[in-house]
Amino acid sequence: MRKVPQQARSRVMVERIVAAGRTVLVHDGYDAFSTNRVATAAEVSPGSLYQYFPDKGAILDEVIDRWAAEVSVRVTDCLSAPLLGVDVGDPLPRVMSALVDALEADAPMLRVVMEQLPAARDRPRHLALEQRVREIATAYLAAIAPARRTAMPRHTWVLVIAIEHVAVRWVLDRPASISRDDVVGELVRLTRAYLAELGISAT
Amino acid sequence: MRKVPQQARSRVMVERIVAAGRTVLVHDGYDAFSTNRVATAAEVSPGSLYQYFPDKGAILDEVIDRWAAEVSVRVTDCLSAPLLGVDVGDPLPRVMSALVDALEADAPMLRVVMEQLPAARDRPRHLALEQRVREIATAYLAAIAPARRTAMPRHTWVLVIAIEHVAVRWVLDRPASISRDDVVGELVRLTRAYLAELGISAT
DNA sequence: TCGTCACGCGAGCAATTGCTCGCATACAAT
DNA sequence: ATTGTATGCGAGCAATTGCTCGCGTGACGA
Repeated sequence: MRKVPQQARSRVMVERIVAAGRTVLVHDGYDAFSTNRVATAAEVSPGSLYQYFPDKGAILDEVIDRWAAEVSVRVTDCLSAPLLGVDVGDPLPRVMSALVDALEADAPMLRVVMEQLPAARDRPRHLALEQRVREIATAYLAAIAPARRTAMPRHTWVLVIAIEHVAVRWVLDRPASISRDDVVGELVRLTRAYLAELGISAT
Repeated sequence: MRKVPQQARSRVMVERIVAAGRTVLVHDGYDAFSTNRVATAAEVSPGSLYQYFPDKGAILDEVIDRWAAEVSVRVTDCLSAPLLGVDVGDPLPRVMSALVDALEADAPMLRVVMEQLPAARDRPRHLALEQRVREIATAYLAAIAPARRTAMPRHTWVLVIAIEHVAVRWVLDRPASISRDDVVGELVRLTRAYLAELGISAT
């Protein structure tokens, strides 16, 4: 940010810009995400745009950050609930269902992020999220099976990546022969099977 | 292709262009992959470039097609060997190892393809490759466990995607705590566990 | 040897891009 | 009311892009 919005009207303009950015990104794709295009969609002049954002990338970052935050809270919240002792029945299906939900919430946005943005751009963000998820998962599993603690990071690394990508690809590809319940079931199955092989009986 | 190379010199020029394209792509990244840049690297004029390629994308396609073919044959060959009755001991570790090998063979290229190219560009190609792998896997598993045949496509879909992405991410991220043997072992473990859960004991 | 056509060149066009700058306006404090 | 400042505007610059066109040149069949 180049300047901090001080008056009310400037703050709403920043909001308009971010909102327009998301709209342009989702409806017209990454290639159409030009400064002039976003400015037009926001009904704002290109010059105004650069009073609060240092460059084009900053606008894009803001748009994606907000979306990533939406997804992030849905997943990590649900993931950390059982850790805190909150009993919600079988946690595994709930977590997997929440994951699919979070990704489905704005599927077009997910599609743009996964298929049009150069992945390198959001790599740090993405890795950070995975890291957090992994830490929670590791803590959870370590609580269940303290004995197996040493190699746990390796196992959660494999598991988190596998689960994440299967879920993402299901949302994006929507294979006709696999229903939502199916994929949640398979995610649970895959996790249970892998953990069982490790001698951990996940509840 | 806009024109078919007839004389020898024109054929070598096409080769020079494709080779230069791959070099530029790997060394300077996708953003630097401009027609003029490729032409310079190939020591060829921009005009010559357009005598054999309709547009920039066609050059990129050719470069990626060749790399994809390299990876493809390594994986599918190894995958179909046990199907043909060739006995090579335990096939699962061999396949996983071959997969990692294929991806490692030109890791920088893999990185560019996965992190810089807009994924949508190669989506059809990628899906087609996955489809072929899945068909082979389905055939193999159906041969082992004919009873479970009906839901098999769903299971191979999950398995292929999970395995593929774990392997890719390992090559790209190189987690310090996970050796090559480790990841191959985990891939085998994940597969075996999942199949066991399905009542299939993979050899 | 010669004529011809495939070949290759490279200056440069047209379009688009991210971004800036000088100027008009609206607001808030005095 | 007036002044100082934060805000907003939009024409337009500089750079880059993908791509073309007109013209030499050298290879190959006759």
